[in-house]
Amino acid sequence: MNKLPGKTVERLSEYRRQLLGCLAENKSYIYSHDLAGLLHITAVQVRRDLMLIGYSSVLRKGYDIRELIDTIGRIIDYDEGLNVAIIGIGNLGRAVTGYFRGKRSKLNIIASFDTDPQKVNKVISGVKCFHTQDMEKMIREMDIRIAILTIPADYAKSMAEEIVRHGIKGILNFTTVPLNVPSGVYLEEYDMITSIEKVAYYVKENKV
Amino acid sequence: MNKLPGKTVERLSEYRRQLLGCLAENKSYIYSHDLAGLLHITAVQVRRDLMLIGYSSVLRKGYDIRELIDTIGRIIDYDEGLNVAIIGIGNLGRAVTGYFRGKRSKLNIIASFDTDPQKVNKVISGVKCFHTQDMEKMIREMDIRIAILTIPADYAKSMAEEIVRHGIKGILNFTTVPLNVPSGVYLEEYDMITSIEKVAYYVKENKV
DNA sequence: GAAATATTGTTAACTTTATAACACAAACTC
DNA sequence: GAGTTTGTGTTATAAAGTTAACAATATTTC
Repeated sequence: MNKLPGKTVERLSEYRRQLLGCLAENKSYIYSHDLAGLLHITAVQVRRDLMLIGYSSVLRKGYDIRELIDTIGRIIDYDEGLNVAIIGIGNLGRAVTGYFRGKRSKLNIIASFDTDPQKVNKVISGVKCFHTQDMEKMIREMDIRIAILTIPADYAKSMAEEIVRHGIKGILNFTTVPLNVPSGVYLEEYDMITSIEKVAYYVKENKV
Repeated sequence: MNKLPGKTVERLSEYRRQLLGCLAENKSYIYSHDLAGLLHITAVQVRRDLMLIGYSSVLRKGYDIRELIDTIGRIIDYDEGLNVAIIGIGNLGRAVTGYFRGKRSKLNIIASFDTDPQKVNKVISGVKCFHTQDMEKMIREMDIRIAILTIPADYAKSMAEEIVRHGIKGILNFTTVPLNVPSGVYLEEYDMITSIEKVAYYVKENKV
C-alpha cells in the first residue's frame, strides 16, 4: 500500500471511532453520506478515502461496519500493537492517558516518566510512572516505540534528542517548542496556544 | 485585509511566540531564514507569509523584531482583547490554563465552568470556577466570546448548542465528538487520539 | 565606484487536498 | 422487464498550500 495522505489517515482514525459507536448501537451497515454526517464532512470525501484504502462495499447496502473497522485497522494499526509512553505526567499527561483509557486500540500506553519524586513509582491514571533516569532501560525493556511529550518547554529539545537515541520512532509533541528529529523518526506537533489564537483570529474577522 | 489562509494564521501565532523569545535574548533584527529555522520551515514560507500581511523589512538587515511582533498583533489580535472560558476544568482544562498563564496575549482566560461541587466557586489554576448552571449569566456579564471545551464526550453536543445560544462566537473543541455550529461561529477541533494513531501509522509505514 | 554578495518581495510552478461530475450496478416501481 | 431511483467507485476539476525561480536592492569588497 502506497503511503496515504496525512489527512486521510486522520479521517480513517475518526471513521473507525465513529463506526465503533455505530456497532454499539447494533447497526451493521452504513451509507457513505451517513458516515460523512457523523464527521461533518461530505460523502464524496468518505468514498474517496475508502477508495484509497481499496475498500468496496456491497452495492446499495452501504458499508459493512464490522468489515470496514477491520479494514481500517489493517491499514493504520501495527499488527502486534505498539507501546507508548507519556513523558511528563502532569495535567496534560494525565489528560491524554485518560482520553485513551477504555478506547479500544492497538496502542498501549504502558509507562510514564517524570522527575517528581511524588510521582515516581506510583500508578497515575492507570499507568506506572518511572523516573526519567531509568528511561533508557525502560524504553528498551518494554519495547516502547512512541513517546508523547507533555513536559515543560525548557526540557523539550534535549528530551527529544535523548528519547530518539533510546530508539523512539514516533513523537507526539505537545510542548510549544518546535522540534526536529532525524529521518526515520516521525514527528507530529500540536500547539494549543496556536489553536486558540487561530480561533480568536476568525472570531475577529467575522465581526469585521 | 482579506482573510488569510488558515495555515498562515497558525504560523503567524508561532512566529510571534518565537519572536518574543528573541526579544528576551535582546535581539533586534532577524533574517527570514533564521526565523524559519526556529519553526523548522523554509525561509520562503516566512517571506510569503509576511508578504500576505503586508510587512516589509529594512532591506538586508532582516526584520525589525519589535515592529514585526506589533504587526502580527494588529493582524491576529482583537484590539480590546477577547475573553475566553474553559468549559470543564478537569486535567485537560487545567493543562490548557497552565499553558496559557504567563504567555503575553490579548486572550484572557477569565473563567471556568464545571458541575463538580468540589470545584465550583474555587480558584483553579488561577481561574475562578463557576457552576455550569450560571453559565448564561456569566458569559453575558463577563462578555466571554470564546470557549474551550474540555468536558466528557457525552456532554459535548448539548453543551456546544447551549453556549452558542449564550453568544459564544468561537469554540476550540478538545472532545472526541465532532460538533457542528451555525455560521457566524468559528469551530476548531482537535482530537488527540487521532494524532496518536497518525503517529503510529507513520511509524508503521517506515518499518515496512 | 564597479563587482560581488546577501537578502528581500513577488510571480510562477508544483504538490497536496477537496469537490464536482458522471458512469455503473443493484434494487425498486409499475 | 423497461424505466427510475439510489448509492457507489473513479476520473476530472478546483482550491489551498508549498516550493522554486528570479528580479531588485542595500551592503560589502576590492
